[in-house]
Amino acid sequence: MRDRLVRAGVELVAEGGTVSLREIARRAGVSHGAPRRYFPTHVELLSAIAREGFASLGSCLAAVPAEGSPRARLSALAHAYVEFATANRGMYELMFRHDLLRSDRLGLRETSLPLFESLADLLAAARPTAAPAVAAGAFWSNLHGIIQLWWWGSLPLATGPDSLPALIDAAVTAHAGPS
Amino acid sequence: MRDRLVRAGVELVAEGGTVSLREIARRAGVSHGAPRRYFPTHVELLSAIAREGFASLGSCLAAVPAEGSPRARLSALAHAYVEFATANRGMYELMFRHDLLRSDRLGLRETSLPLFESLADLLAAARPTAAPAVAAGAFWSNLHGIIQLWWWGSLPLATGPDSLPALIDAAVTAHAGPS
DNA sequence: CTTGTCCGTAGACACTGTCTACGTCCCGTG
DNA sequence: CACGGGACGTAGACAGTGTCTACGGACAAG
Repeated sequence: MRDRLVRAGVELVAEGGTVSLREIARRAGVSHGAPRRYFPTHVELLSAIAREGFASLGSCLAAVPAEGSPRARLSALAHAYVEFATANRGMYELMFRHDLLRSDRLGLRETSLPLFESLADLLAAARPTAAPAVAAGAFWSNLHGIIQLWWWGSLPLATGPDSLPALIDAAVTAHAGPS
Repeated sequence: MRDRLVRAGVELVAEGGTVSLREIARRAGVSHGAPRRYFPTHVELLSAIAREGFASLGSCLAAVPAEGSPRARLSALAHAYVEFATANRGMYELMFRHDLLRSDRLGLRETSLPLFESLADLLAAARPTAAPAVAAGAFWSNLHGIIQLWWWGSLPLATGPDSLPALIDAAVTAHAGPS
């Protein structure tokens, strides 16, 4: 039943529909009060849905081949990250809506933090720095910001409608050095 | 009356309260149907409120002294930008909630795009590049992403609770070169 | 004085998340 | 086998939301 609700939610998110508690319940074919038995609040159900998203993102990034120079691997990771976001827009937007989620129900320690550390290692290998964690945070933030502002609409307006890859490359070059 | 509603909304946003249509109307001391006469929908009222935020951000950035090297000016701008965001968190969050706003009612052409172009000029002066607009977009995205992920909570967890200035400096160094 | 237009009020509607009372089924115990 | 109890899903209520519509009252023009 938990799974049924989460799956219905993931479907709704993927379709871009409303992810209200009642809509999820309808999709799952149960009454509007049923989810409460398993998720005491809407936030907890949404968090469980977003958790699927983080797991999915993690496997997407894990599927990137670990070949080539650190710089090349960083570039491939960055493009894979943005590709996941654009291919799963609703889910990505949900995943970072901290006002709708409980961060302690997302399982970040299991999925995100390991990725973050490998990112820091890769960055340190590409361009030695005093604080690899800070460098990794800044790099990740750059990708995240590009995605958000791109969707927001002002970035394509200012840099051209087809400049998303160029923006990613600019971020990679800025943080990992020229190719 | 328009102004009264917008001011009430700005107050509510600043206080972190709910910015529902009816709450704004209550704050303004009118009935819940009154705003409809001036803002046909909730989105339009929120857009007018966010417009104030963009104007405020614009004057904050315009107040940054135009002295020193391009690199130094970029750093000062970046810190001022993040300072505005942290000092006006509710407003900043609203300003980039594209699902709650109508971007054509925000007056971006008057406030943001000029700033964006001066950013591009500064960046081109600090570090020659083939596409200044792309570089400016990537840099702005970096600041935006740092703010969002910082608030989201995983960034301070990964890089330390006091590393916000270090993250900004890392972004500036990445995009504008070492000092 | 009458007419008409603006403007704010107030109620309705559908929807939301949360809470609670109520059946219904199933499983372990006497 | 009968029975009590707990787990589970339903259904209704409540306060809140955004939107829509009918209404009343002020105020200026003819």
